[in-house]
Amino acid sequence: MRIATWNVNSIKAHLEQVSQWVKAEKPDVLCLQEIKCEDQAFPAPVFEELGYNCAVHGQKTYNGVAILSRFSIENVVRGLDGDANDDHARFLAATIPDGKKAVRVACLYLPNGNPAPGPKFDYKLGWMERLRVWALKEMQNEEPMVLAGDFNVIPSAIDAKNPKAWEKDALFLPETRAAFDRLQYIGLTDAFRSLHPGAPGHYSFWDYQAGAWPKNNGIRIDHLLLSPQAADFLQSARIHRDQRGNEKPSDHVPVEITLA
DNA sequence: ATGACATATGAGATATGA
Repeated sequence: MRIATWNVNSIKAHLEQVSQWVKAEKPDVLCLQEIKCEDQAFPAPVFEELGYNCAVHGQKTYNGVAILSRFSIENVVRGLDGDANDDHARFLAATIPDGKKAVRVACLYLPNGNPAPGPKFDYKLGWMERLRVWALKEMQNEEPMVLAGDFNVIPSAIDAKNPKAWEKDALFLPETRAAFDRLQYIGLTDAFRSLHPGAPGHYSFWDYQAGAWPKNNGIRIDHLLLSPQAADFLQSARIHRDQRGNEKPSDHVPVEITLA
């Protein structure tokens, strides 16, 4: 099963690029973040035409996540438990059976958290702990599980071209990285990093500003974290950096893994 | 230092992003 994640920075604004990529790459599952539209405005027919089922947890203007799948989408969960006041559409989970195995897939758009310190940073850290609690509970099933999405976390210095520039940023602060570590300590594996240990220069986001892309001034913040049962199937991980060079691109590119 | 750039809303300027 090939599973990809992509923060598309508005599905309406980048529908042509996303649909072209799906047509070319044909992932089995694609997790989308920042669709920035409500459920009924999601262009599901475009993807259904390409052979996909769609589950959408949308929101007007901000956030919004969706899962596309060539297989059926079952046991859908919309939103993350643990905070009744949280009305951001940032979390969507579903079980995807491919005929041989079933993979629990969580599509997530973790809060940015800037400026830090402040209420937005507190929200980010709280959200990360809620995600840890959710994932820990799911781990008890001892089944393949993938947490895929825009984590808004730079795990280590090698995941940024200029780590110094991010030292006071919510994406790279010690508290953020510690929360990401705690999430991994329940037994999750960073798919890309596990296959490319110590390799610098692999990024999934480049800012639109200040010529970040031509300077390759990027960061790796889009991740797929695997339960042990999913990690056992891990064959490859790939960042589709070429997508950032398209005309009018998203500022993120797809990250894809193969489980076989 | 602030803004640079991009998107949505809504029709100008502001909020958000990372």
